[in-house]
Amino acid sequence: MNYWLLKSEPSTFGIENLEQEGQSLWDGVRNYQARNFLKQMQPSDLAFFYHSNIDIPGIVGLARIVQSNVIDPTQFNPESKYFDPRASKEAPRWHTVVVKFETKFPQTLSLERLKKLFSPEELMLVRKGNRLSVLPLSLSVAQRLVNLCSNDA
DNA sequence: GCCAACGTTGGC
DNA sequence: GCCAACGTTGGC
Repeated sequence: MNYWLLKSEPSTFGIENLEQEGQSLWDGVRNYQARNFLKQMQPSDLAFFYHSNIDIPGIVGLARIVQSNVIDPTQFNPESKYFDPRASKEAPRWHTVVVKFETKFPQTLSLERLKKLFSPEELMLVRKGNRLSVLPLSLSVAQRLVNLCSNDA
């Protein structure tokens, strides 16, 4: 099993949305590095859900990958803001995953704390200038995160 | 709202 | 293949 971190702006799609919907297609990723990580995901992988562009950015919950290598349909939809005119059904450019709600933590594990607890080497998220919305976590980092989040309860 | 950091585009 | 211009991300 592998561990990941998925960023989302709660004004667009937050952990509450995932909780309500139960599961969701993780659509709209339009960055090749992020897409390549999405492609590596396997069902049963665990993803930490991160809220960005909010008062207190940080990890707010957990999601489970339930389906991987799913073609992102928004690339074909001219009405979508994720429309990609260079994509075709024969040659799709964007693949993603379906995730299901797992847990919402009682409080946010803030970016501020994450910066104190993890080095930039072990956690890409706290690297300066990091903008990647999908990133891998090592087993040891994932375990420490799980402990931190449950101790916070 | 600002702006640093980064990614993408496209002319050459 | 280079790189300037532009667009986007996301913390602050």
